[in-house]
Amino acid sequence: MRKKNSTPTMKDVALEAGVALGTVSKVINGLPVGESYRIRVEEAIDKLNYQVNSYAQGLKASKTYTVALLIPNTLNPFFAKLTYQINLSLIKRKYRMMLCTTDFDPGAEQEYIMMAQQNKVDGIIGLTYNPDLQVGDNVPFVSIDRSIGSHIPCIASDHFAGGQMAAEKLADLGCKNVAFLRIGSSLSNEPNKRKAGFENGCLARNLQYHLKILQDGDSIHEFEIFLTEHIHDGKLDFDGLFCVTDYIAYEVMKILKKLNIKVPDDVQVIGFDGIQMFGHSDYICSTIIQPVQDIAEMCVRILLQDNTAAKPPLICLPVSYKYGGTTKESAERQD
Amino acid sequence: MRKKNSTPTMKDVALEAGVALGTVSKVINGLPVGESYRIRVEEAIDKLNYQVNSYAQGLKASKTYTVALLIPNTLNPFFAKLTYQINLSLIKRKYRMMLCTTDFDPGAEQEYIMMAQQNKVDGIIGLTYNPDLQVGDNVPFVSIDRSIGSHIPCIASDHFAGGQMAAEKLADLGCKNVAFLRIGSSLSNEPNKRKAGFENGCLARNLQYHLKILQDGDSIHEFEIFLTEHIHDGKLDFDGLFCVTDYIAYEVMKILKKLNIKVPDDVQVIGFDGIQMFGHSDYICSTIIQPVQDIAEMCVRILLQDNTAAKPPLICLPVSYKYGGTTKESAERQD
DNA sequence: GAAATTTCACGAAACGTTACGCGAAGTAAT
DNA sequence: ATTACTTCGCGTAACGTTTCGTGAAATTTC
Repeated sequence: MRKKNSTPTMKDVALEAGVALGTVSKVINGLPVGESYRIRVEEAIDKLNYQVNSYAQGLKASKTYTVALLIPNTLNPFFAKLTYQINLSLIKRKYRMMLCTTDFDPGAEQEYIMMAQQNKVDGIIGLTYNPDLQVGDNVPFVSIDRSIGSHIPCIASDHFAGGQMAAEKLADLGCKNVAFLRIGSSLSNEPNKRKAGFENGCLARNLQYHLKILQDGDSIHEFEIFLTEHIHDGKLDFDGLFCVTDYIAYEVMKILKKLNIKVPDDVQVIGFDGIQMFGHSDYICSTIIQPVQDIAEMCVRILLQDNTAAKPPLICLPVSYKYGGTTKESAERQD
Repeated sequence: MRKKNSTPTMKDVALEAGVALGTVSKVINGLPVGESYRIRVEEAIDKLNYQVNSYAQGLKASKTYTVALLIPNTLNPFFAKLTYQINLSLIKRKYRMMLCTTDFDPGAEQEYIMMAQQNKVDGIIGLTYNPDLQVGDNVPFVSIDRSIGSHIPCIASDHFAGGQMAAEKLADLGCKNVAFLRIGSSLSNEPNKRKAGFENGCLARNLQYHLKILQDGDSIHEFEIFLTEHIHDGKLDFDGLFCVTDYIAYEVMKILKKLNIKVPDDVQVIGFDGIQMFGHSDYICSTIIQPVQDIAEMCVRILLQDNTAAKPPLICLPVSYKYGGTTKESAERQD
């Protein structure tokens, strides 16, 4: 019989079953215990509808089975997918996720890290943009797409290879004069390597290329100006465009439509990320797909692995190309 | 001087500052304490870089400042936006969010609820589909889009009004013969009221209408068959379509394109939800927008409000219409 | 100036769990 | 039959907080 009408504790269970506290604990944690005791305890648990208090557990074990995810938002489909996959990978390991959306705000990123450390999460996964981010070493941290100090592992797609792959694809598809459209970033991170990869690919394939990189504060409209400047006699100078993200590709294709330039007939377009409509329907454009599921799984694995093991400073995961209607594949190659 | 090299506790701070444990606690919680003590304690906290252990706090207070969100996934843009907004509303109140993606699996939904209750979260917000969901009364619960028992508040858009609004809009836009395209659901929930609202609106405006409702297991392809059956002499019988979601509208428009039927010239299309590309760019179609931010805020407010206050069983929030390129608004009405 | 009153830091108890040393019961060996 | 050994449940201590009763010091009152 319980004294209070609050939630039952192990003590109540022990009383109900007529056993000691420690015995109840053992039953709950699957430790060896006499069969008759086990049954009595299990019956008492059922009867009282007992549930362990994980905060008491956390206090004892200083382990919380919670990981914080720092990410700008969940509105951008790429971030949404990453969030989803990381959550799945954590759940698979019986971990919980604390979602922290930062809206690209460096201050918010720092605050969340402080908060996460304070809340004694077992680890933090962060896709962050704060160049001066201070990360303590009391909580394991894994960074996505950006290296932060030598002791913090960074997981990313092979952005360089992706850029190169885009250039080679455009070359394969018969392009002679291409352009790379990108929004600039003063931050040094892995996705920035797409540019170098693309240039490398263009040089290797003797592909003539232009770069158009928007500066901080420039609007998408700058692309329209750039493209308009490269139209002569109603014809675009370029026969291929590599857009740094599928989002940029989407915006650029709106501009091209306005300028009456046909995709893929007049110009072929390749994006980056592998965004799908509604998360599972069509691709926005032909694109370099990031292995989001692999990235998520790798983040979680590295984060939770035995932390005596050496953690690699940078892990690049292979990207792949996917036809999405904005390139001129011959029918048999559209996989 | 700290004995261990582990994280410092209040005891360490008390020792360092030369005060009692309770005094440190008071300083941390902003309770009145002598000025000289406060300063000594604060200095000690800084020196040791002390951070409170929220699990010990949670154990004492049986309050965790954590809310669990049950939602199918974060890939669907509507769910993604809801997740994002709920997270923001929680953060505003210094609450943390535990994201639980259920993938529409009734079993997973139930498991997460058990887990959430076990983890002693302060509340649960759930967008669920399990008709037999068992929700205990030890943890406050707010349901989105579906009524679950009388003691559980339900927050939803005014789906009925939305359906009606769609019918009226189509009538205003000059439609005479319209159709409602929907994926069926055996579950009784608020979004299902879109149909009744639409029918109501059609009757009120003397609008002839057809219903095409896919059954569980039917593929989207059924819509193609339906639409094809209603084409005579290359012309669609309908001049307006109301699709139950923007996603369906998107799929239907692909079919219409295939069937060489022009939107909005041959047929006007209205969707539901207010999905935007990349979370902030264009709308997919003309649509009835759900007030996601208001829904999120209301969920959090109702969930966390003083639970002695009576909680309303159902709160419907107003929807709005937005032009999205798939209807024939006259220029001055495109707001 | 002594007694009554207020102030406020002190420190122990409690929250619900896990870990560990102890001792009682049962088994095996001589 | 007695001793030695094993087994296993018992119950206490500890995790890091918050709360609250206690008593010493400071202040006020007559």
